[in-house]
Amino acid sequence: MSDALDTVFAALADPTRRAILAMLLEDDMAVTDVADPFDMSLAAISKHLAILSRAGLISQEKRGRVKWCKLEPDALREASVWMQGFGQFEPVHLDAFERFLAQELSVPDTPDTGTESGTGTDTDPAGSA
Amino acid sequence: MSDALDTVFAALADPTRRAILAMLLEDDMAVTDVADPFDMSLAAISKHLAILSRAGLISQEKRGRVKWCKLEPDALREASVWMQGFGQFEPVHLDAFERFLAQELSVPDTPDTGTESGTGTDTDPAGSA
DNA sequence: GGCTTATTCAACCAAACGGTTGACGATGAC
DNA sequence: GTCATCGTCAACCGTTTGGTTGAATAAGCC
Repeated sequence: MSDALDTVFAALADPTRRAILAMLLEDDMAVTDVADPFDMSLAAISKHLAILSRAGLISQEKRGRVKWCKLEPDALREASVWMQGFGQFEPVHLDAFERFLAQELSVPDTPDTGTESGTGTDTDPAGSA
Repeated sequence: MSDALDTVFAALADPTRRAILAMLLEDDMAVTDVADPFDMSLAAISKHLAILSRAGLISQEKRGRVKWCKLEPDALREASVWMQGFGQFEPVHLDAFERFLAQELSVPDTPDTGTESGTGTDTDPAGSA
């Protein structure tokens, strides 16, 4: 998994892990307490937490015998920024010919939402290929 | 995969699929043209497109012999909304004791509507599990 | 009809995932 | 020291994933 987005999205793709993140949204928690509401072994939760930690979504700090888990929303924000590159533009409902026509007829600036429509190209959100 | 977020995040967890989405951001494309820049068989790209389609991130319309792929940003927006539930709050830098103090000092019932304090609990973003 | 192109299907493969169980090192309590 | 608790590690298991190849379906071209 070369890209950081790989690990973040992969971590988010599991409902157990999303539920864990939701729990940590309220409070920092010990591993055992995280595992408590789940019908699953402690080892499984420990693995889920390791995946979340590797993705940077949480951090874990061992204080005494207890390991505390804390939400780290920065990694999530990074992924959110990537996604908003797709969300913040006028959806393309045109096929190739209609797009060609629109380009020919309309003014290039057309500020429908203030931003240029459909030019997310320069940001290249995917990065790797 | 019960939750829709599962399929969306799982689809986004692959760099090839993210690159495909970035390509479709510029233009609707045929399957063969999507596959062209990748060092991968056409069947593999077809599978990736099926995954993206199943997640609702793209739609595919067969016109004649060619199947056109179109970006569908709505599914992405849904996931983005979920993520922003974690991003849009003051990050929790407090340990248990500090949190205890904050809870003791602040009003217990603070309805936290629209403001900080990170209670995404009412929305229950994780859904299952 | 027959060739070519576009796309998927089916079978297969290695690797990763998500879970279990049991053993184990650390740490705190008595 | 002894015991219980916290959490991870290691081995295992079944399923899923991401890729391959080759055959098959579908549509346009000549």
